[in-house]
Amino acid sequence: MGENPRKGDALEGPTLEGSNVARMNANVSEDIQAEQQHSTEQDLRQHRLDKLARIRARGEEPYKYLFTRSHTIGAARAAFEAAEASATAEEHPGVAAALAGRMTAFRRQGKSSFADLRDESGRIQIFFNQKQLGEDAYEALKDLDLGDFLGIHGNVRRTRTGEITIFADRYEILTKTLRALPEKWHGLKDVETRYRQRYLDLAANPEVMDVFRKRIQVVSVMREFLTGHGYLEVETPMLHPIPGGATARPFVTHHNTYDRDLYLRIAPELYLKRLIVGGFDKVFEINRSFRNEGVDTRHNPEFTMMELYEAYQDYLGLMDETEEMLCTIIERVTGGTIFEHHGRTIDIQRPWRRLPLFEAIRTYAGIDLEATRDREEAAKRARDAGVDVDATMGYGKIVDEVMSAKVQPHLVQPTFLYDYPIEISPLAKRKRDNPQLTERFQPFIGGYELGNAFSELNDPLDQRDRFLQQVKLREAGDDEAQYLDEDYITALEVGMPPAAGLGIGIDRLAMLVTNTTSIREVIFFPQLR
RNA sequence: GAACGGGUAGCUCAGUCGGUAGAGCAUCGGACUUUUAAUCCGGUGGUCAUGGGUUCGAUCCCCAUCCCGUUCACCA
Repeated sequence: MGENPRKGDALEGPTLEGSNVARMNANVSEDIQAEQQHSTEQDLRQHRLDKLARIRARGEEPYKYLFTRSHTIGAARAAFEAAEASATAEEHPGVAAALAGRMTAFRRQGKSSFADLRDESGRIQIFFNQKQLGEDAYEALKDLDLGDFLGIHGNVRRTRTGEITIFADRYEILTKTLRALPEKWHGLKDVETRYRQRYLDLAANPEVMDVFRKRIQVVSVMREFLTGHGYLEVETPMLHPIPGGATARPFVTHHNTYDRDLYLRIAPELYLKRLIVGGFDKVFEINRSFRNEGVDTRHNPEFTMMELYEAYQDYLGLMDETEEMLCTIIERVTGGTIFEHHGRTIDIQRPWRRLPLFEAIRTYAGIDLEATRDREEAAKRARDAGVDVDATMGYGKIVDEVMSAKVQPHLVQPTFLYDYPIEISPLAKRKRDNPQLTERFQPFIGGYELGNAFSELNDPLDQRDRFLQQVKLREAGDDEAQYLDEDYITALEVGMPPAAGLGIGIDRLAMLVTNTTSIREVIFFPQLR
């Protein structure tokens, strides 16, 4: 943790104020009067501890075990509106309700008070009145603090100003809170606190909750889509003896009993294809992969990927399915076929543009990398196009680099690039009429690379050659090159039917539909230092 | 890993051309029986990220460190 005490650490000291000793102290309210009026963070907390003790001193449990709600807040509002709609002008309908939530505002008005109550479904105003509650209960409102969880029994009606409000007959404290929520008007802005203490972010910033709801919906619509199309959801290992399925550096961990190193998976690909070998026709998995690489607005060390494999399918058929699936998800989550991202309007109307990779490079980079397979010539052309090329890059890497730098930023409207060079696609099948290319595509939206797909290489001999190519790269110092996985080749020798596979980056898709530009905004607890 | 920007009250932010800091909200006390960023009156609250240095004096200048952000590198 280093020398720097993080925000919030200041209050970690031992506190016995909540102990039985303090609970028994019935004179705490006098102590409060006598106490100096401070408001450091410690003192703010002490005030709440004193209130807690007072609540206990009068025999009330400040951490209740159960509260039976009649409605969520949203449901109570809906129920009231329904009653109102069917009532005549003279009637003043009310809906009896028991609601629970966090108190997020309190406006004392002498012998009446207003508060705001929030639960997951929304916000409602509470009206407290001395006459209705009785003097003692009304007085005890002083022991409430912003952030406390309350249960309210009362009637939902409109106030004179027209606001739907629960008129409290009685209330109970469900959870006494010891720390304040961030400020009500500006919310919590400090990004470090927002990410490290996401609970504060969620509690203080309703729009953050909306972002995560959309992310959750992306996953559930995707799951629904795939299940509805006959895919079976499976789970394969996250601890891999040999990292495989992607070009990336893995995290290493260690198993004690076996006394061997294992790797957190960089992709589920090779295991999922083993299932196709075993006889499953359509499988998918939605889960985390881990890559031990840089962190930026598009990369978190652990990220969520969906991978699917379909037997007897090729990449062109899968391109159609991908388009359909992504349209379904985006339309359901954003509510239409047109949405905004990063100040740009994106239209997902089908059919999407489909562009061979090399044609895209000719169009956007103004160079032809297809006509030459020569590494030096390709490097020269890339430099002519203004792309940095270093000595370690092979031909495939140069193509990839030019694509990322010159093509990808233009792919704002949904686009499939397809037919990638064989050098950077060691698990993809060769294009049927051009052995230098593979049957591979990637969907791009909003300039984001959303996924990767191909006709799966199922020729075990070719696969071994491709792995050996990777091993050569590894021996030459490329620590992202793939490992040779003997068992995987054995599986292919047992025989994998023709198949196509797809991987989709869930986090990036979530960024798109939530109009956010940092991956950390769509991951509850992003990795920080 | 590099460059640039940032770290001031519980939260959101001002500010100090070097003389140990302010506001709003929150909080505490008071007034108020229909408010909703309630209002009004009166208070409390700060190792100005951390450690050194320069200086009569540092929150401010210098150096180092930590953390965050952006861009780049690497990658999905």
